[in-house]
Amino acid sequence: MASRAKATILDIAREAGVSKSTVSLVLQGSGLIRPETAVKVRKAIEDVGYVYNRGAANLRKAHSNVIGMVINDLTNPFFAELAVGMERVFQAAGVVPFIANTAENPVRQEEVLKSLMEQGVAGLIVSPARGTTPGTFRRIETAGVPIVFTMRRLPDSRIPVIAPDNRRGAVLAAEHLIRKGHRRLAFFGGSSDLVVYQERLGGFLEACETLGIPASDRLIVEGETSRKGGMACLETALAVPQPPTAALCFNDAVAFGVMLALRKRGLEAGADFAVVGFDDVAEAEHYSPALTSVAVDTAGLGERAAHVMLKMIQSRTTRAENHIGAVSLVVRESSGPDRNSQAGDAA
Amino acid sequence: MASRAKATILDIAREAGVSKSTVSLVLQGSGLIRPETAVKVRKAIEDVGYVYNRGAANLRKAHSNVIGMVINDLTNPFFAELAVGMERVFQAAGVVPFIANTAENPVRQEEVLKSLMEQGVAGLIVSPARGTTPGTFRRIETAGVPIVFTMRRLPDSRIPVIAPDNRRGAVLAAEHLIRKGHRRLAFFGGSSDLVVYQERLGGFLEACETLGIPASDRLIVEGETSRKGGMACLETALAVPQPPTAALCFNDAVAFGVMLALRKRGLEAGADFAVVGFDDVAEAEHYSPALTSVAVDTAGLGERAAHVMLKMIQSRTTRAENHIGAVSLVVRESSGPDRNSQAGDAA
DNA sequence: TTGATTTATTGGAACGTTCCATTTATAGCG
DNA sequence: CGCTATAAATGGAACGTTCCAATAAATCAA
Repeated sequence: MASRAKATILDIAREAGVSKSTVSLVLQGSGLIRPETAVKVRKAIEDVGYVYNRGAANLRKAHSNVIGMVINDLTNPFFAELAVGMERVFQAAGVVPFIANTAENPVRQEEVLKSLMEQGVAGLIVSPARGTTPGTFRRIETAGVPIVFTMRRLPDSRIPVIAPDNRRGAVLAAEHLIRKGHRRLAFFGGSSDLVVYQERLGGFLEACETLGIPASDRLIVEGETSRKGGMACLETALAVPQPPTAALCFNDAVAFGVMLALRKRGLEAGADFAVVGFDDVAEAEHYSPALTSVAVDTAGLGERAAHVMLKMIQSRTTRAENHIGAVSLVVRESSGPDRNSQAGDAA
Repeated sequence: MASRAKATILDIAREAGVSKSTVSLVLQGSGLIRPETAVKVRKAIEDVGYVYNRGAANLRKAHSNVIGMVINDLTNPFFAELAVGMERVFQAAGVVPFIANTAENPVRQEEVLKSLMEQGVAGLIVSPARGTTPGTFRRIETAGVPIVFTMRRLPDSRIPVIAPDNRRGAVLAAEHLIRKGHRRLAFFGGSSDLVVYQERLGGFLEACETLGIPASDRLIVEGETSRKGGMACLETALAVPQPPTAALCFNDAVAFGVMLALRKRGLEAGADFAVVGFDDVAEAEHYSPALTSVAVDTAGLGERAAHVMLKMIQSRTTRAENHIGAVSLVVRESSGPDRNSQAGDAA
């Protein structure tokens, strides 16, 4: 069934009665060839079932149109939303992004990057896995392939980053909770080896500081950034002597976990314990009660990252400005006032 | 900054004082070279920051190790789970799968497939977009590139399919609802241009037939296969004169939508209206109430698809057997007995 | 010692494309 | 008609690898 010996540009040339150079020009849409010739060639291409060999082409022009997107957790819907934003931009530019998952595993990440580089990608958009070693991207940089980080950054790297204003988002969220009358606050999920974590936690602490929540009334529980992690955080928090009445969660997945754990205990998020998430994934507004969350304009960040990448490729540079996206707090049902306080500004 | 003129095998040869052939052999891990030579070469590779050019290599050996995974909806967590299963297998085989999203758009799908083919993929795992034209995969087949379909199939295609036993799953689910005492049943979501839909609906109707639910007591509401679609389905269903008391949903996303719409109306899934989903995504057990769903062993199907693909590549064939995965019904809280009936077998 | 065998290494052709420098055909002009 | 200018098409070298056939070096048998 499968036709033997895949057709090349030469087969087409023979079929169409022209030279291989002519076929090449047609393939590139050059205006130099006579329209009738082009038609003849295109017909031949169709007839022989020709598949363009980009590897061979790249040998000469070193200018592939594939962009690799390396993400640390495909199962987090957040990244799907990010990818959708990027794809919108890339599609318009005639570029196909290939997505590869590292599953938060630095070893896998090395393999994936190696493979992508071998394919001759034009650029890389990366959300680095936890525990990525500093040297990982050095070779790629020196090879002159543009990289942009999204969402996560590496401690001391010069690689441009597209990310939301994590600190500001956390400040907004914490202020909101405090204004609702909460006086014992928790920060749930994440771990300190992530720069993002430090930023979000930093914003949380800053707001506590500013609005006079003493350190003794703050509870920080590290944990997996997943539903499961969130459930565990809540259990831990409710076990302490003076448990918090509200929590800012590292991301929405953690927040969902907290809400589920609350429900399991017969408590309701919002009424009995205030929960705020981070990222504002699509599910947030559909959950019940709907989740208050820090909206980071995920798809917008994706678009931005794609644009920056395109620009870098075009100007063949490996440098670009960082971009910190604006954030906003979307207040929904999960963050009600502290029931034991009369200070809630929502009445 | 970026080092000029990327290093080739010849640069390494010069650096190490051997021939390019020797370098090539080292790269391929041939046992023919003296260990000390190999060490010397590997050091040179490290020193010059060499990146293997797979395109050039494929020119000779036409044997790439990349596999394309083309999926129709990256935002459906189901596909992430499927991908995770595949990755497990591919990782062990030293293969890197590249994922590309078609967003249910046949035109985008053509672009994505073209790009993947040009990269010289060794095989393609595809969940075809809705409205895929029959000819789409013909060229790829004749090019001798193995394809397997997952989850979805095309009406008259010879391409092997890895999918769950949709009909059986729907039968199990419908029987469950009928045994719970429900007598007016609905099937929510999906549309008839999908083979999967026909199978799932077919199973539903078969069970109704067998257990004596007359056609007049069955309600079929087509709709988007998303949360939004599910919410719409419920609204439609509750508006008819004799509304159903239970629904089998095309997939879990639809089921979640139905549950959210119920809650908005002050009704509770399980107690007031029975809901059964399909796919049993991870969220199903975390929702509240937990969703009864047809478990299809998503990751297992992914693994199976990856294995079949590997086998096809190895035996250079473009044919393989279909594989229909076993399914089971996972009963949780969302499918309580009909409250107006005393026939429920659970009480 | 000589020839045969084994072990390591190597040069060169080939893979399918692009692109430059040419060639060939067509048109324009005096 | 010859000359140049323009348009269209072409041959060949180059890209970075693999692999075959060939060589060189080391070992062995007689």
